[in-house]
Amino acid sequence: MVLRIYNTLTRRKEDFVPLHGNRVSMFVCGITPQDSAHVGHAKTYVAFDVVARYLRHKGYAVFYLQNVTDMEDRIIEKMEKTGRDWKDIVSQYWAEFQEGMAALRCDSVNLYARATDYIPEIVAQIRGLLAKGYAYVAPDGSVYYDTTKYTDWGKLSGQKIEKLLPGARVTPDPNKRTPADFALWKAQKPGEPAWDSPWGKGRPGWHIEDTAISIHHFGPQYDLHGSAVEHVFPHHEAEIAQAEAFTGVTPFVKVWMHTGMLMVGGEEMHKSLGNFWALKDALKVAAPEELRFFLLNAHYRSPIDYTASGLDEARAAYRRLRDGVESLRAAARAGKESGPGDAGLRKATDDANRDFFAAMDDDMNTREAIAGMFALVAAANRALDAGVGRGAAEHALVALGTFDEILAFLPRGGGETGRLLTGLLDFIVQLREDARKRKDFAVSDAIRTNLSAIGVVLEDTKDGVRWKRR
RNA sequence: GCCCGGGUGACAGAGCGGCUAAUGUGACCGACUGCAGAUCGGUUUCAAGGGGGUUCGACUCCCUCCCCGGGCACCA
Repeated sequence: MVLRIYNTLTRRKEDFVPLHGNRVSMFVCGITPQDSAHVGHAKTYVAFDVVARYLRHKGYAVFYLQNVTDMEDRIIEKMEKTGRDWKDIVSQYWAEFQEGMAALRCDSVNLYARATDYIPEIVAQIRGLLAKGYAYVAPDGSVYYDTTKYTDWGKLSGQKIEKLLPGARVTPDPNKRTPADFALWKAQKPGEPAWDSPWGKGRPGWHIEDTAISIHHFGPQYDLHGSAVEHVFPHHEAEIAQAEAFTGVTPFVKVWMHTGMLMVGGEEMHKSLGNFWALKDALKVAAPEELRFFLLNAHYRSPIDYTASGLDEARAAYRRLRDGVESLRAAARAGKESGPGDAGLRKATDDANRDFFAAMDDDMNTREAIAGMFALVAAANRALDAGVGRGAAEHALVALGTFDEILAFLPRGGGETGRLLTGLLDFIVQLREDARKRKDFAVSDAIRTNLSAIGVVLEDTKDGVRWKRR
């Protein structure tokens, strides 16, 4: 099956063909560690974690590169506000971000590249742009990109320079020749961290680090660039302008992927609106797997509204999947040779294998892929009611395990609860069963109530008792 | 004003030029059950923003209007 991906550059779904054999170079805009990571970051990075995982599943050798903007205006603002050193600020919020990513099982990035580790590359790129006449040095020692020299400006976003002016909400910087020009190098102001350059002390502009880092690692052209849709203009236009002017190679990036925004209660999440959700706080409300499921239960290009009721609904849906998997695991452990439900379960497993991957091949449609998982779980529940053998149960579990290598939100078997715990619970459950047989419901209900209090739920089924974590 | 997205059941949210328009949640009824939960079966009446057009046939393609979200030369 051919993977098709929606390319912002062409506004179409296209067959995905890497530039070099089966190697895929993938770059995603990273964070500026100047404040707590939020749920919007989580949405973007979960989406691209799945993209990387799926490309690897398809057999591609993916190098996933993400930048870290560790020097930028807001970090300086934070310094001035708190009196802390910028490196302190960065290391605090970077650690917090890493914690959140680990909780969400976003572990597919090969290299996190920090802007300040690439000052020589950045300077070299600016020199190149100056030499080719695409940039100019302003009186204060800043360097600006000259957008009037670059004829393809606007090809990603469809913007026309002339039409942007009426809506501009910022007063253009007087150092610029044209309002559309953007800073490649910002001259140092008193008290600001700075690096040496041929134009005096200063620091990189926001857009240049991405192209310096990606060209350094990937060369003048690479396969995939991902980010949230808010960055299409001007950030990605600026990247294209810098890279294509600097290298002369077009297109800089073959496929541009953009994720939809995370909304809160129907509006943009913003500190000033009082609806800001830090990732660490969201993870207190929802389990990481539930949040990951919630974020993947919509197409990556669609916006998602983050609300309490939406999260509750996702939690209920997620538990249906999770419980289905646990039921299959129990059936596989029980070890019956075969059962009347086997044929139905095997058929459903094959269907799910087909549907899941067809959905993923269609522009990474995780929502549709998850629908395939639900279909399998529903069939598994029916089959389990009829009785299922170990082989058919394991067949289904292998499929679900493969799906989860990509989506990564199901509980992992074995290790998580541990064999000791499983044995202990099986033993307690047996004690309760003995009490129930004696019709000693006081004891059996007490066991169930007490287990429930520590987060273990017992369910009596036709084939015996099942326990699961709440 | 300009550039992108989008408008589908009670709610969330997919696909598709023709099939009963997925899937999940919620609600209700039933089965199972010592009780509870989970699960299964059923129900939730004509679910496509308005208007044109193309077509044998449009939710799907085109135009237009309305509404919502994002971006528009700092920054997320």
